[in-house]
Amino acid sequence: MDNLLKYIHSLTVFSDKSWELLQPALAKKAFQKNELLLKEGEVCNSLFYIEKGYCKTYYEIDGMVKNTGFFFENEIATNITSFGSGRKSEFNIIACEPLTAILFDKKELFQAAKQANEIETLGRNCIRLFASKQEEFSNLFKLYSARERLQYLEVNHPGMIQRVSLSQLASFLGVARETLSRIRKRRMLM
Amino acid sequence: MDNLLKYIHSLTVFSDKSWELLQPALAKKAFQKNELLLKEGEVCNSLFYIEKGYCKTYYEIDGMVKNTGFFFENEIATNITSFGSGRKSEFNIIACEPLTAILFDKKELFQAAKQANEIETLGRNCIRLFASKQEEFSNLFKLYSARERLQYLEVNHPGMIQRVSLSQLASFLGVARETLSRIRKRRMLM
DNA sequence: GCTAACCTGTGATAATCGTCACATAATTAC
DNA sequence: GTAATTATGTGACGATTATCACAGGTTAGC
Repeated sequence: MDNLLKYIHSLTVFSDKSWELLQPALAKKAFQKNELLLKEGEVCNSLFYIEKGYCKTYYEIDGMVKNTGFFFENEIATNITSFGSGRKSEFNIIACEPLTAILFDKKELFQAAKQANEIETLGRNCIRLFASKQEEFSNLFKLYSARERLQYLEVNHPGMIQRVSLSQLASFLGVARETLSRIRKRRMLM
Repeated sequence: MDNLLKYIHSLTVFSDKSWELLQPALAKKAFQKNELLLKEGEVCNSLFYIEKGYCKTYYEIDGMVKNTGFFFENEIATNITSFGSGRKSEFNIIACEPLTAILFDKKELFQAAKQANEIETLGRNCIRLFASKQEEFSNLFKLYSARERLQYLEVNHPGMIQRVSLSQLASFLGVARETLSRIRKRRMLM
């Protein structure tokens, strides 16, 4: 839990008492590669703090897998819409490697947040980071071409390029696998 | 302030006392058409609850305006990254019509949130809605073609289609103005 | 080690899109 | 009302991309 505590302290002031109050909401869980953290049609009742490994969010449309996000160590993965509203999730979250996560249970978390304002603040900050990340990647498509989007990842998220295969990255960047391969080749020649 | 209070009650439990404590953080402000709510390079210290009118977020890159978001009545506009981190904003927010907004001042809001957990919870819920919206529009690009993205707006956000001109909508949908005009024409023939 | 599954590269071709140019509304300012 | 500005439609053409097909390389499981 050390990593999580560090993560929390990087976000907000957090007393030992808050940490204690938070404990009932936390549960460590290991996932195998290709094991689902959240399945389409289920309600998302957890925030997944990723301790080790990485996962992705994906839609399955007409039998085709469309990756919409990748989440790595010291990030929180969730379906924020489903988590917040209680509606069913329209997408899946799956482990891309053996993964260790600490789950924040929604009900217990809300319970704890009522007792300690610091926990409520922590929740707000987690969601804020999540929103910032969504905004960042959303804007990529409005501001840049496919080639520039790849370049952006190379500069700003090199870890993603290193760990995610070209095929997986393609739908995330909104292009066909073959196109991404050709873009990468063209970029290397320049 | 009636609209705002309704909005708040739709999000969370909110006592009269919380509403009173929140007052010092609120300020009503009118903007003319084409007046900036937030300017690139400034730090965003407000959440803008939109009472009447609408605004957009846009980047200016190489002299070209790229619209990244539109915000209408009963929504909150802000630069969540700048607001949360205190860093300078990389984009502008501008009124597209005469606009009335209620500004949440960051400093005062945080002060109030320390005194009332309900206000902290409200903040979390506002950000959650914001994150959901970002996620929704971000995924459009990964899941759908340009034509399908237009169709999605027609079905799910008809108000946006009605109020935002084709030229303005184009960069938001990630296509050239001329392309959007042709897509619309093709769709009408079917 | 061997097989099967997955990943990457590449050619051909059709579809889509961006850009430039210009014409015609529609709106705004005075 | 008139002029100026802005918004939209459209043709032409080059650039980019999706799709299908297939080959070779890499990885993982047994």
